[in-house]
Amino acid sequence: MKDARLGEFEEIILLLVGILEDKAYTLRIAEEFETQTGKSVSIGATHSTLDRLCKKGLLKSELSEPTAVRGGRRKRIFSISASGERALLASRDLRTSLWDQYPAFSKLSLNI
Amino acid sequence: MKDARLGEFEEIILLLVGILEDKAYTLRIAEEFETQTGKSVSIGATHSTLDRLCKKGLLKSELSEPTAVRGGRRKRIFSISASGERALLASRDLRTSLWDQYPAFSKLSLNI
DNA sequence: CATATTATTTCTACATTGTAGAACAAATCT
DNA sequence: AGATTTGTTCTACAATGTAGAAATAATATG
Repeated sequence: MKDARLGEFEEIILLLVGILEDKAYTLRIAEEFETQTGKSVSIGATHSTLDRLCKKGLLKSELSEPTAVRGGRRKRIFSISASGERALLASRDLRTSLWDQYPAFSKLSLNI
Repeated sequence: MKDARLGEFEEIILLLVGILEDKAYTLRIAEEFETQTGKSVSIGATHSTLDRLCKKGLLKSELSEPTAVRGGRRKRIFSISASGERALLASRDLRTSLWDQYPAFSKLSLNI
């Protein structure tokens, strides 16, 4: 499997899935995106990204059992696959490495 | 000026410019990208991204004086603008915040 | 000083990601 | 059964990511 690129929005969505755990379904993820970033996003944008992430093998999904809440279709719950976690780690490593080398940032990072 | 989105590749290129300082010109940036990420990239890809970053106002550029080296056209040296630095900081803040909330990562981050 | 050579930029074109909204489906309540 | 609610999936288009060739400008050397 080739090392597919991981876009900016894709990465954030991936992280959001990891954070939401068993609550990670499309609608909730879109909501969480808005609260965490302060920017709005459509369901469609969220869905197609989630979908691509699955096709790349970075995410897996399964349908949940119906809940006790009023109505509603069954949720599709997403979770991070092993290779998704690897991609996230690789991205973090690259970024922290670059930040450390950027003078304007490395100064601020000395507060340990 | 609207808050233009900052793609993944764009962000890395921006950081590379900050790291290379007065050596930040297209060819050198492309080289540095390869050594830092281990992935190859074309000049064209690097150039058009640099160009977009300028148009978004995140980067500025100026032609350098000719050097004492054999031949070659004058270099266009890039540098990060104030709003570029702000964009980078905002991106870093969002990421570190999300990483801290992602259980698989926050465990690993306790080694202070 | 004309020309070969080299370093670097710029142009053109296409693939992949980012983005939105409407249509559709399946639960539960009355 | 029909209305209502929660959620998913489809279709289409804009922005970002990517490559390679062509153009340009500087120096060295015969």
